[in-house]
Amino acid sequence: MENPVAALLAQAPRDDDAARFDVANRLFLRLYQSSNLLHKTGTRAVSAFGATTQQWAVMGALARPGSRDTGLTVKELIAFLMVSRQNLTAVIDRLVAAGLVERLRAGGDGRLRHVRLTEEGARQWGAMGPAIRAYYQAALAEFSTEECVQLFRLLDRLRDSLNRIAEPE
Amino acid sequence: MENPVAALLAQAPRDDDAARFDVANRLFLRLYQSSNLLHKTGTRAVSAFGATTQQWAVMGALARPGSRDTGLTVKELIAFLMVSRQNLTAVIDRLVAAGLVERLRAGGDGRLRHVRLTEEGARQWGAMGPAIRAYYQAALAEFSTEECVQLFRLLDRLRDSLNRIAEPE
DNA sequence: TCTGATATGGCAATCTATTGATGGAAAACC
DNA sequence: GGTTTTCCATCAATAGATTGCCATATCAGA
Repeated sequence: MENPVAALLAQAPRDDDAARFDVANRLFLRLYQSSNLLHKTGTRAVSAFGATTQQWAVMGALARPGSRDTGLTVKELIAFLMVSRQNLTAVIDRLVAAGLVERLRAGGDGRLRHVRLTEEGARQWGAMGPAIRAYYQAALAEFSTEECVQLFRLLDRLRDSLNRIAEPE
Repeated sequence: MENPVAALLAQAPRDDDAARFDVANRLFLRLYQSSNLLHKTGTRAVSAFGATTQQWAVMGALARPGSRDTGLTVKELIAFLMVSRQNLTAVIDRLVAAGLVERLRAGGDGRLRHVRLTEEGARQWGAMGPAIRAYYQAALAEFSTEECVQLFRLLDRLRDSLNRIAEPE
């Protein structure tokens, strides 16, 4: 290295790469840890209802105003939750077995199956509300609303980015 | 409601609660989606080595300068990855079966088992490096280094918060 | 009508993750 | 020495998640 200026110019991007790698490493470890803790603590929060975080997610999707009456197709649920069909089928099976959800072959396209909350499912979803609210409050107690929005936006972009990588199927 | 000012004062915090609940809902859904996509795309990225994201995480922990020689105890690995002992045991078993990791009962406290990379494990970890770098680069291509740090810090706090909820064991 | 694409279900294999219970070995404490 | 605690392993059960493959019903277009 005879030219110190050239060395600096060459080193600057390398340092940035090293820094980015280090940050990425930590970032994905935190994502891994947070996700595991989410399932652990979240499932505990609704364990009194015999539910899990995944079932909670499915029921939450089906309970939304636009989905309450007609339900959602399996394909729509897959797009919403971003899980595999085989996985979702098993979750739905358990919810059906518990009487919280029903499969309907409604109208138009005969290939589609609509998944909808049952009466019992809607009742239980309502009963789970306070537990879910309390969980959110405890989990985000140290975050301002603005910070929550910030984290949401960053995770939203990360999800899109990862989804783009996954897309080829 | 006879006093419009009182109505406003009463409504403001309720609106904030509703907003926070909505943001929390979206936030945790993104966390759930991102985590699933992380495992899906990450495992694909190192599938040529027959590895998974979890095995990658364990090997990464063991490959760090401070751990390379003496390894880490199971307890230390549990604290680092924040998973259950029973789960970690199974992951380590698979790594041992693949010859990438070894269990040692070294020195001092006879109860402790040190988990360490084997020669083959260190070799493979080195070989996985470029694939991991490429994965990080693709996953975070649209994030500035500053944004990566921001996301890391928020996830770090979220992890701590969730861990505090989980702590009672 | 034939053909292909789509939506779902079923089955199998593998891995991850939790909880719960049991047990052994070693350390620490009284 | 005896009791308690800690660290680790193991077995079992349940749930979540992926991949891959096959089957069926339906739709859409040539």
